Amino acid sequence: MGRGKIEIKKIENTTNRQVTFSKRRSGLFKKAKEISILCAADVGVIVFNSTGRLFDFASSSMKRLLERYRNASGGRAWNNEYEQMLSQFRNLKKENEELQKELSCVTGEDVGTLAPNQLDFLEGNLVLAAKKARERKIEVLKYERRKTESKVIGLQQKCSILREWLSNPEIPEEYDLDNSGGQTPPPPGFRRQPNQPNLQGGG
Amino acid sequence: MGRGKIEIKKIENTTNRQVTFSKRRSGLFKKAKEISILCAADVGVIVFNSTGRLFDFASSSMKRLLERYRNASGGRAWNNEYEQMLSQFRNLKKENEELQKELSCVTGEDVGTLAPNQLDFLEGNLVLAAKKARERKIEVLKYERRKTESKVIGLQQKCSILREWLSNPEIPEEYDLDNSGGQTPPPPGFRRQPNQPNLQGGG
DNA sequence: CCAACTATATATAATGC
DNA sequence: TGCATTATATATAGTTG
Repeated sequence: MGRGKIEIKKIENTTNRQVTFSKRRSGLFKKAKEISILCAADVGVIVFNSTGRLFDFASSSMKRLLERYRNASGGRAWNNEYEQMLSQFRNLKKENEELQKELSCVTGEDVGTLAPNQLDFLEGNLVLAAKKARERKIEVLKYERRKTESKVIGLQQKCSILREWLSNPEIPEEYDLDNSGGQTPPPPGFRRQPNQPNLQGGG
Repeated sequence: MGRGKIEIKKIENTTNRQVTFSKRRSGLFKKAKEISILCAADVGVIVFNSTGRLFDFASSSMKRLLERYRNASGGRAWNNEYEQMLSQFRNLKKENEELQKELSCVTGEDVGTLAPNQLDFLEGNLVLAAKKARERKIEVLKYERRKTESKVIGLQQKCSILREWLSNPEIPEEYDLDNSGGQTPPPPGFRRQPNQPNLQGGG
C-alpha cells in the first residue's frame, strides 16, 4: 500500500528498513489500539527492532496482560525459565527443610523422633566430630604457639642487638632513650646504619 | 476502511463485534508478521477477546520473546509474581548454603576455617549434643525395658492364671487344649468369668 | 534524519447469499 | 452462522523539501 507494491521480504537498505519500521510500528500499535477499543479486547504488542531496541504497546497493563497470558496459555508457550525456577524452588525448599531437620538432630535439639540404634549412630558421630574439633583446635593452638615462639625468638634477637647497641659508647646525642612522649627513636638496625658499627660482624 | 466510516468506540452489537474482532485480529497478525519480515524485527502480539479467549502471534517464539522482554524491560512492566519468587529463591539458596556449611562444621567435616575459640565452642556443643543423644538413648532404652518388663509381668500373670485354670477341675468339655488348628479357645481370664473362682481374692 | 505529501496497495464495513 | 463481494477508508512506499 503505497506508490509501489513491495515484496514481503527483508529490506536490505538499512535506512529504508528503519523508516519502514517506524511507520509500520506506529500503524501496528494504532491497529492494536483500535481493536482493543472496538472489540473490548485486551491487547499487548511487543516489538524488538533489528538493532535490539524494545517497543511495546498494551491496551491496559502489560504486567497484568502477561500474568493473564501465563495462566491462559497454561505453560504452553510460557517461559521455561519460570517453570524451571519453580521446580528448582520447590526442590530447594524441600532440601532446606531436610537440612534443618538434620541439623537439629545433629545438635541434639530434636532427638525425640529417633530410634535407639539411630541415637547410637548419632552419638558415635558426635563424639567423632567432637574429637575432630578437639584435634583441629590442638593443631591450631600448636601452630599459633610455634608462631608466637618464633616471634619471641625474633624479639629476643632484637633485644640482644639493642642491648649490645646500648653498651656501645658511640651513642649519638640526639637520641634520648628515656623519652616516653613524642617520637620514639627509630629502632636500632633499621635507621642508624650510617653511623652504626657493623653488628653482624662485631658479634 | 470499508463501505462506511466507523467511529473508534466499543461496538455494542455482539455479533458485529465478534465479526469485526475476527477480521481485525487476522489483519493485526498479518501486519505483525509483515513488519517482522520486512524489518527483521522480533514481534509478539497477545490478544484476549471480550469473552476472555486468548489469541496470540509471535514471529519467532513467544517464550524467547517474553524472556527477552523481561530482560529488556528490566522489571518495569514485569510480572510481580516472578520477581517475588526470584528474590525468595535467592534467599533460600543463601540460607541453604549457610545451613550446609553449618552442618559440615558441626559434623567436623570442615573445621579448617575456624579459629581456636570457635573450635572450642564447637567442641563443647558437640560434646553436649553427644551427651544429649546418649541421655535420650538411655531414656528410650529404659522406656523400652519398662515396656518389656510390663509385658513380661502381663505374661507371667496370664501364665499363672492359665496354670490355676489348668489345675481347676471344672474344665468345660468344649475346650480342646491340644487343638492346634481351627479356632483357639478364648484366653482364660477373659471369657470364663462366669464359672471361674475369684483369683484376686484367692491368692 | 524527519516531516509532509501523494499515489497506490491493503484492510475492512457493509452487503448479499 | 459463515463466507464471498465490493465500495470505501486507511496505511504506507516512494518522493520531496
